[in-house]
Amino acid sequence: MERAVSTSTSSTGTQAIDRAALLVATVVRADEPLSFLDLHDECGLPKSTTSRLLTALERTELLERNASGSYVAGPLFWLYATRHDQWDELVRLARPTLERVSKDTRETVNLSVTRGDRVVQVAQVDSTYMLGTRDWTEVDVPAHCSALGKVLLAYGVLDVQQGELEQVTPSTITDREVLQRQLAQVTRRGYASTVDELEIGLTGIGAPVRGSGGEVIAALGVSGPSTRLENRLDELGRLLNDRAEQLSGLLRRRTRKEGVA
Amino acid sequence: MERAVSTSTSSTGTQAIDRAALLVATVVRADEPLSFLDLHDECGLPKSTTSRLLTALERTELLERNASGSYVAGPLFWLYATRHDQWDELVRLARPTLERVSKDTRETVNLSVTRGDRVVQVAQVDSTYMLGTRDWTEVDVPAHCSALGKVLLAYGVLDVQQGELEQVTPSTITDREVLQRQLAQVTRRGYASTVDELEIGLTGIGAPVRGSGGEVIAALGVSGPSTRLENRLDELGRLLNDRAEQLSGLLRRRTRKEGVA
DNA sequence: CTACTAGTTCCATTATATGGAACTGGATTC
DNA sequence: GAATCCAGTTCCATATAATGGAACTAGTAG
Repeated sequence: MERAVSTSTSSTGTQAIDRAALLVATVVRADEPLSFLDLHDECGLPKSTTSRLLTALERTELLERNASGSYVAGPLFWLYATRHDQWDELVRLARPTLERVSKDTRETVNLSVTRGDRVVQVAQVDSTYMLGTRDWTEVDVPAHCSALGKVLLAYGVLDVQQGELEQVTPSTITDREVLQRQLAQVTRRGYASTVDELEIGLTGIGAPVRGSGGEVIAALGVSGPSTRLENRLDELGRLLNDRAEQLSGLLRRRTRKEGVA
Repeated sequence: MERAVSTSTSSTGTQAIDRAALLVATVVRADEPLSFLDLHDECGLPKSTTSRLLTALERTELLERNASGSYVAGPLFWLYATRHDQWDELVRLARPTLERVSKDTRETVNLSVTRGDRVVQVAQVDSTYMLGTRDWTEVDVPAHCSALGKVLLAYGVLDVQQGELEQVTPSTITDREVLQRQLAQVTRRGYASTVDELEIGLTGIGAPVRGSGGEVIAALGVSGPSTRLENRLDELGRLLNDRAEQLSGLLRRRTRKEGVA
């Protein structure tokens, strides 16, 4: 009986596992409870097989059924999640994106999040190299004059600090009014920039990365000499926004089923 | 050919999946890279089978190999982790423990963590009922007079607040010196208590819960009328420490292999 | 060069997964 | 309260797909 084709780069002796893994991946990626039928449709396996596999996956704690009988990721996934810092995982998932941006722009790329009321860089591609361990470079750069900081401020992940805004260079914005107007613009355009505001000759551009619920959780950006970047702000801003959007898509719970609109 | 016995409550038509799941579970639970041979030994499957299954699991993103070729949890696990809040997962994993303590003691049981410099309750079993959603009861109780707060202070998860220590009841400790000595005792005994310090007639007892690296991440405790609890402090302290220890074990990366000491 | 150790590939064998069809059990309708 | 439908499970004959011993390969040490 000639089956359509083997799925992907066919392998031998693992049909059952490939199918089971397909079910697990579907559930995890969907990130919303999927009913038996959802899975049956989505994965295109015969009912009996689907049933058998799901039962086995539930027994082995890879999947679990919620109160209404739909399937969700099982205890093994929880266990993993509690043991691993979610920023760590963000970094792992973001890595390809960072490298892509690095390749696109040839500039220093980084990803920042807030920790308390500080902006910390959690990953960086610098020519080639990437900060790895938990001991992150806690760059203590004032948020109001860095591009990534502005992104986080603009989307309300961080609040503008109390008191005086430090005048780091002659270009630094110290007027709260002006800053607020600029932040509003950031949300409109979808990217932030700083030219010479943090350091003379240094330009940075950043865009927001959104998490599961659509809330901004991080900022993706590039920085480099103003000479190379200052007249490409918009181009790079769009690029970053694009890439950040893609990354967000990866993090976002797939809102509905993918089949029908 | 009579095989020893079927594993567990044998099921039909899923040998391959059961075995594959066993491999995945072993890797995830170990939470340290396991080599091919580790898995071969640990799971007791023939080499060829192990190899075949591992290859399939890697292909399907359930597992992944690190630089040195050892197996670790794959992209699907990362994805799950970034999408889910680790406190959420802590609550899920802790639920059975909480319920057990509830059954043991018949008192209100809760689990607290720090968020910023506040102590927040993330789960509670109260007679029967459990807070579920993300909108946690942010009990804003001063740390220095609650048992869970003391645990978090004692283990340095939280710092004793600046300024005056509020005198909530006549029994509240307001002398930093005295508090420090008591906190030292907490780490020695493995549990903390407050009798009438937060509210007259209210006693609480708490013990530390440790995370992946062995660091304290939460506190597990019970509270109830002093009349019922004040002369069982040590007994309950031990009980809680015990249960908290068990929960910690669940969260802790299994430090070495389990086989040989 | 020889002897290991770690892991992959082969391939004959058959145990094992498969899937169509029959079945169950709970809603929903008439 | 029977009849109908839908979601999901169980059955079972079939042959496909997983199995595992042994041969093989690659890398390392002695």
